[in-house]
Amino acid sequence: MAKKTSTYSISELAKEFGVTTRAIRHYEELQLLQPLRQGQKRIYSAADRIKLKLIVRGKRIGLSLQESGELLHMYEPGSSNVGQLERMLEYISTSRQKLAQQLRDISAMLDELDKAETGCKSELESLRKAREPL
Amino acid sequence: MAKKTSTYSISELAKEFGVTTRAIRHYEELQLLQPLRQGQKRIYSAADRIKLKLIVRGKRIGLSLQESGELLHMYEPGSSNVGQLERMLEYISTSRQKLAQQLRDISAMLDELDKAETGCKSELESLRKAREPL
DNA sequence: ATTGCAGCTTACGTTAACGTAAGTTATATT
DNA sequence: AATATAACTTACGTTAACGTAAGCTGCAAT
Repeated sequence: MAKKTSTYSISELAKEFGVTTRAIRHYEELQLLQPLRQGQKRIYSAADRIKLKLIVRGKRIGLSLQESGELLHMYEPGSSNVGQLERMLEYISTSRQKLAQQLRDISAMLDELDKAETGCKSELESLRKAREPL
Repeated sequence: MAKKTSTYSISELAKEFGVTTRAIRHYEELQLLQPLRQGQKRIYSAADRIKLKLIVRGKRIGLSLQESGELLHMYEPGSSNVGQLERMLEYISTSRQKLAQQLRDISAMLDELDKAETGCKSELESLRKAREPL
């Protein structure tokens, strides 16, 4: 069985990831994507689709398009040059630290949401108890 | 012992949280902070400081100032009105869902960083082995 | 032949989150 | 008294990430 050479149109990807075609073209302007062309039309490969997926995921955790772009470099050829590889390891390490900080931040927020919820609920209880005795 | 009525100047807070005084004033313009005044000078209370802390934490996980502002509302009086309390619980619930999604996203990214690192390291190994035999 | 999409390009507009500059005021120090 | 320092106000500037509008293109169905 031949592997389906899956390609996508811009609007297919737009729909799948909940973004506009304009946004996708914008990512291309910023060099985050380089789809092939069939005449004028953009043809997105499976790899392009993955990249877009990483971009929208990045946005959800607050990455700038720049930062996502840098991360995307890790999905390319691999320069096979020692200096570059070492810089990449550095980059990976600092990325991990940032993500670790985000995990702490999110966990702190979740804690506070818990507290707020508890407070909220007990306030509601009070209000209801004050009304019931009627 | 009397509790030290801890207050802060704008530059103290700026330094502590690594932001500019301009940024802090900007948060005030957007109603995220309402420091007292001593003449012209802004005087920040411990509560104000906490709010600022939440704001910068929010920024780290990609919240807009708007969103942080909404979260800050949960640290205020508490309207003690049933409808409002219920809307707040709703808000808390959806916030939690967003954070949960972020946790998934971050974990996915960490996985990919692991993979990238492994690949990177093995590439480096190859390069070194190819050089050693000299 | 025309109508209707889907996609394309070019280009100006918009919002958020401050940056930056200029000039003013209050307090503390020399 | 003069100067430095920290804070203030007003206001225009800047960057990122698209939105939106206008007009062109190729193909498909009527």
